[in-house]
Amino acid sequence: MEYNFQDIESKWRQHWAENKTFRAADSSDKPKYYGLDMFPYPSGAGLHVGHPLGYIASDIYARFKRLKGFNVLHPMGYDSFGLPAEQYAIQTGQHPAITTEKNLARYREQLDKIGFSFDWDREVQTSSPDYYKWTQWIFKQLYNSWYNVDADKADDISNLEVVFENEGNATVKAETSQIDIFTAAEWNAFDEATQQKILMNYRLTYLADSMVNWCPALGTVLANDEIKDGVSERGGHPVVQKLMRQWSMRITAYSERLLNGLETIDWSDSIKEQQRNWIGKSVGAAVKFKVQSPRIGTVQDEKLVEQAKEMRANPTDAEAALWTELKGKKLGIKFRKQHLITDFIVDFVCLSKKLIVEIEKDHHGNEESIAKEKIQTKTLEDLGYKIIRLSDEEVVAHTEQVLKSISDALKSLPNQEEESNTNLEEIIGEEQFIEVFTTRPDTIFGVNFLVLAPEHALVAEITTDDQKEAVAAYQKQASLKTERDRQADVKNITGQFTGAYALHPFTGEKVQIWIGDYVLAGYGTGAVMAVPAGDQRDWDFAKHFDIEILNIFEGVDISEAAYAEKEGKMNNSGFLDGLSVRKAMKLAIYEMEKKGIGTGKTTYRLRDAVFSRQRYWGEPFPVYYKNDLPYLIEDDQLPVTLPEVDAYLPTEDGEPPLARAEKDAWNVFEGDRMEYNTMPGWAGSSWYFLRYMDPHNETEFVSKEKADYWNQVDLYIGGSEHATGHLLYSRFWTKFLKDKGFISFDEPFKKLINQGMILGRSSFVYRDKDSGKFVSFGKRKEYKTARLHADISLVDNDKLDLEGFKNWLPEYANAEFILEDDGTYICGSEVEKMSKSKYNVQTPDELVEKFGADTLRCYEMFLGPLEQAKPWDTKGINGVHNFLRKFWRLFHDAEGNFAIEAGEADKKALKTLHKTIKKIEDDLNRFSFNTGVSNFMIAVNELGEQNCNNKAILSDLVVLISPYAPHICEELWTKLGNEAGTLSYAEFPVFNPDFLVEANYAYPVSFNGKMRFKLELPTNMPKDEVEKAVLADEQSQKWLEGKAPKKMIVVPGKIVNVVV
RNA sequence: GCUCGAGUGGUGGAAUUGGUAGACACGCAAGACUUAAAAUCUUGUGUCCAUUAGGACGUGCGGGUUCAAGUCCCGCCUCGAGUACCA
Repeated sequence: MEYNFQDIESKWRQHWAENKTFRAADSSDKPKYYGLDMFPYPSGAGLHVGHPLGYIASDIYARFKRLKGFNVLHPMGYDSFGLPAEQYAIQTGQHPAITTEKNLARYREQLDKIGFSFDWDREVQTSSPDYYKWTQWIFKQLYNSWYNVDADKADDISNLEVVFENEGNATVKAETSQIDIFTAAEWNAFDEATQQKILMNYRLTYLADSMVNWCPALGTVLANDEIKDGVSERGGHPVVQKLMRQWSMRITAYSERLLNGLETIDWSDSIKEQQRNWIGKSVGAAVKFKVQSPRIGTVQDEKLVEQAKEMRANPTDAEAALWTELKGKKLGIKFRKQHLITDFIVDFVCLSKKLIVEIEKDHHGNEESIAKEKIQTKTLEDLGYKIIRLSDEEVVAHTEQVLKSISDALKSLPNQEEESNTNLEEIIGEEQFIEVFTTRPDTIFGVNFLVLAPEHALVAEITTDDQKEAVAAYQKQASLKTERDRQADVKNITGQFTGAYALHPFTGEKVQIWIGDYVLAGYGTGAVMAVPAGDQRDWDFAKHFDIEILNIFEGVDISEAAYAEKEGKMNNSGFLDGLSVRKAMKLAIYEMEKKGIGTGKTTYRLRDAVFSRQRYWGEPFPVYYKNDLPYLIEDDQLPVTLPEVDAYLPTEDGEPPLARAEKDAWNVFEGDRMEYNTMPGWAGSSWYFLRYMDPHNETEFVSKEKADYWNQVDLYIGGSEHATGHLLYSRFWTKFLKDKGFISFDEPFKKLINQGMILGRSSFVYRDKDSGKFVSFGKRKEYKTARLHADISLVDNDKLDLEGFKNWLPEYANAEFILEDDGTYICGSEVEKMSKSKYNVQTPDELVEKFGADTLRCYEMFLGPLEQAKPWDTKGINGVHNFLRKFWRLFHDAEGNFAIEAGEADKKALKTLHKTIKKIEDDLNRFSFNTGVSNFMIAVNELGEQNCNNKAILSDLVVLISPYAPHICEELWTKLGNEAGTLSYAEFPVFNPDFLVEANYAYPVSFNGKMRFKLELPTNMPKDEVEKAVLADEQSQKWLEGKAPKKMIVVPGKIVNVVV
């Protein structure tokens, strides 16, 4: 009987499905093993040969683990919400649920053909309400939690409310965007809206304004991906940066834990490194630069202004106490502090009543001060001001009385017109600071300018009149670029001076304030301090705009480039002079903290993740709004299902598609309206690995018991494109669910392997531009040709099927060809991404049909290392198919009859078998699937040469090969007399090293590192005797050329090297 | 730009800890079988020199460490992936 793979494969697929061979038990005496593939998104194009690559590898490993006696959980399901189905819906009007269902069916059909050992009873789909009910539930958990920094974990928001009621927020250490401090009394007095607004700043998922790429013409937000050259990829409409109120996830609260957790998991260094960089921890300092108003020049005496600001910044206790009572019109009228009137700074003044309140300084009998005070009093009274003088003690001890006397004085005074020219408030404005973060606080003295993001809130306020136009123009230009373009473009240095200056916190020198689009509003504080001496980008910027560059490094030349090394000594740096970088950093931070202008700080590049999408085909939020405040839907009402809409497009006023839903279309409707946004693609995929453990649980997302049993995913296989998205978000959710006590582990995936992409091999034909004839590859240079893709199904070994080509597309029906001399048409080829438009998509179906699933499985593995990207080419598939046929023939005689012999196996066969057992097991343990196939080939070739048909040997070989080629092995297994279906749980053969022992070893003998000849010597010969034997051999004489060897290296059992 | 990864025959790749470079397979060539073709089997196949024997060179490029480098170090080049709303 010939190897009839079609019959064999369909028979065993049916057997496995009917007997639920791969059902995982939720409890077992065996050790557990959880092997998972990354969630596929079922696109309309179906599977191409790249998709199953990882699934085959994980399936081989899962089957191997079953043979090794593990209880294996190996599930599959679909990440079935997503943009492509929605795009398709927009184009065709068909409901995305329908296309998704179709795509799922096609995926399943394709997957079924490849013989995976999935437990299909556990299938999950993110777009199924049974599933997203729990995605919504987890969202609610996040909403009802805050990050307690003291406990270093998430905690119930209700606990936080208790603290607020009793202590206010001053003592709370939390990951929060709340800045203002309030007391318990204040909290309790706030109305609900205010309280909710404050709580929002603590919640782990919260509403906030985030910058998005807004396309007004499409009425939608676009991914950076969807924007090409500043316009939308679809339609070419302009795109602008816009703030939008959206849900965010406070993933930043977990920055440090996400970073540290990497140490505990077995992932590739590259992917860990990518996550580390994504989280981007940097240690440095936050520094505040005071902004000098551009209008400051209008005041005669700059010193006075500075003095006023200084006094304002460092008030005495009495001043502070009194200001608390006067500010914000508490007496019903506006007071100003540290105000300049003519040449005098007064402590407090009410301009509309011309009342001045001065707090007496202790003169200690200083004559000059007393004289000054007298002049001041007289001058001010001449201008029509009334002055109240108070002592420190009076203000502190008898605040009430003081206030009463001020209040009385106010009542007695008439209203006056304010004299604007004396208004210091207007001149210096509110105290403005620009906060920057720097990893190099040691270079603080080298700050020659500051650069703000064009969107920075302060830009509008500080820009001088004569720069307004230029700044606005620059802002407009910047708003048209995507973040990525802004970061990527380093060749074009752009920026715009605002006309404003900041004051250097140590030297007081004026520092120009620029805006530049390489500074991003969303990163850090949206402002950087530029140190051209120490940073190349700043250096380039300074050179380009001709800004001064101060060299702050001792003995370093910075005329040609910045000096970014962290070595050397500081110079021109005040108190840092002569210090090393390390010491200067410490001292700089110390001095900043002492002066109150900065603090040592650790920041993370990681940003909170935007969790809203203005799309239809995603999870609805369990949220409604009442008076514009968000509220959660009760658990017993979940899930909030997707309502029907009349179109999958935004509304005319730019609201998301869900805004189209009628009230009745919602299964749950509360408040004024439901949330219109939906959740992003990563919502459902962040926790799905937990649902597989307990997929039909209706009361919990997963039972604690089952989560404890199955625990972490032991092996997770998928593409590296998920490095910083899915893999980071699911780590975040896992840590959160652990914090809340729902699961007992805080890393989801113990071991991760990234499969490389399978690239397509495109075929090309060459059309002569003059005649329109198609020129064969070898002759294309003789003509002026255009290269066109040809469908790879029409090409075999680069030879084009001419008739097929003519029938392929109507425009080629009358194609004429210029052939090679041998009469064939040869196509050109190139390796590219597999895509429909390149006509290079290879589906697994046709290969399964032609060669069988076992061949496909082995061939995909045989292509090369799992992790590496590789081009797809079916050239070698014949060889792999041949191997399976040879394997089959080992069990059959020349007439095709099943013919094996029981009895003792001979030594050679045992050696082949055990060599193979060892290699296969070693290979599987290091996930080297490709070398596994090679080793099977070697084994089958050797046994074939030996004419081995020994039952014991072949039985072990069947078990060995079965993870790779399960169908053929099941067939042979039953032919060997075993019960059908028992192969999957058979015992993996045990390696016995005794069969590999050899008496002799052929030593490669090298002279000066070059291998010259081999010499067979006993394996157990001692080193010195090997030396003698080598030197005594006549072949050595030629290479020694009569000289004595300088040195000899003998590695027993490996190599001999003679140094001449 | 930044971050990460990869470059080995005509092709996919092997070489696991620094120890025989090119296993295994494809392709190609020659031969056997055949009227012929296909299929199958046998042999050869890194490049260059040489009739042979044999020799020189050889793992993207340039240096280095070592008895010994595809493997380690330094500096480049090329290609691929990610870069926060594709999943």
